[in-house]
Amino acid sequence: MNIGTAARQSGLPPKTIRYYEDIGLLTADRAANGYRDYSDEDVHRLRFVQRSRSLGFSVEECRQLLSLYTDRHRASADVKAIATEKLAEIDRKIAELTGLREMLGHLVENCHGDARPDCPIIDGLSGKTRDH
Amino acid sequence: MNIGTAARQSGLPPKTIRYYEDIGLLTADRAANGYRDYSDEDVHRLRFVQRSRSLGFSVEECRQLLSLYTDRHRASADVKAIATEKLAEIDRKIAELTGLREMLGHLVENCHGDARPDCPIIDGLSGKTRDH
DNA sequence: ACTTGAGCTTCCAGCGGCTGGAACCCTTAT
DNA sequence: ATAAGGGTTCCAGCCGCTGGAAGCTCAAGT
Repeated sequence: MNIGTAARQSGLPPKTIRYYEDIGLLTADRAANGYRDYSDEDVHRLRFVQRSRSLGFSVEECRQLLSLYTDRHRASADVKAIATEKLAEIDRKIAELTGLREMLGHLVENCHGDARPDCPIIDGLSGKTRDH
Repeated sequence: MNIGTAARQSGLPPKTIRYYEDIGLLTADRAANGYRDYSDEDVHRLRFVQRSRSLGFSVEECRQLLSLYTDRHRASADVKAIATEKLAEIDRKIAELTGLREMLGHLVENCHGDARPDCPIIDGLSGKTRDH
């Protein structure tokens, strides 16, 4: 199948698929006319990458996962190690964002938001107020 | 004061400060020897940007905030609008990450993580299991 | 006076992960 | 015959820095 069909079936734009081939993540066969030719298995792999990316794995991690995916003899512990590390990373990001949210939320709450020029948000950002 | 001192006082690396000047976010005077020369007010602005960036505002948003910061007659509503939009964005990100965390967490929980090759994480990523 | 080292200057290149665009080829339908 | 809608390549740019090279200036030590 052509790249467009593979794109539709995997949920990845054609450009991205070509990019993945460029960086050697996933290669496809070529048809006689020079078009890339994708098998169902190729599409599986593309979708695998699509899911992994959307779960926050980097392309390099996808490369690892993909080789673990293809290797029928790998230990599940290997996979779990990568996923667990990624989980910790997600937790860190959530914590960080939650902190941000709280801080910015306080600033917004305290800003009357009218035509007057005095603004706690600007004051907060400029360090004028010592909050909490 | 020189860029290094301004860097220490603002919490931004010198490289970043030069970059900000490059893109016209913050310009500094020049001393006779060609060195950048920062006033205390410049440092205030740098720190303002540093805080805004660390709160998740993009550089372009910082440019807006900075002009609102400098403009003594702007309405606090203008600032609040930007901050509120950013707050919504942070909330969206948190929600997305929380979703990810949950999904990946399930996968990790169900993976025994030993030497055997069967692995629910890989199965989940490849779409083999229809969960919930 | 000379040297050393730190800090400053500029400019150019690269990171990750695409994405847009130009210029061209191939296929299919009208 | 031709037009539309694929496909192909390659080059450039996005954001927000960051590293490195090559060359200046300055302060301190000998």
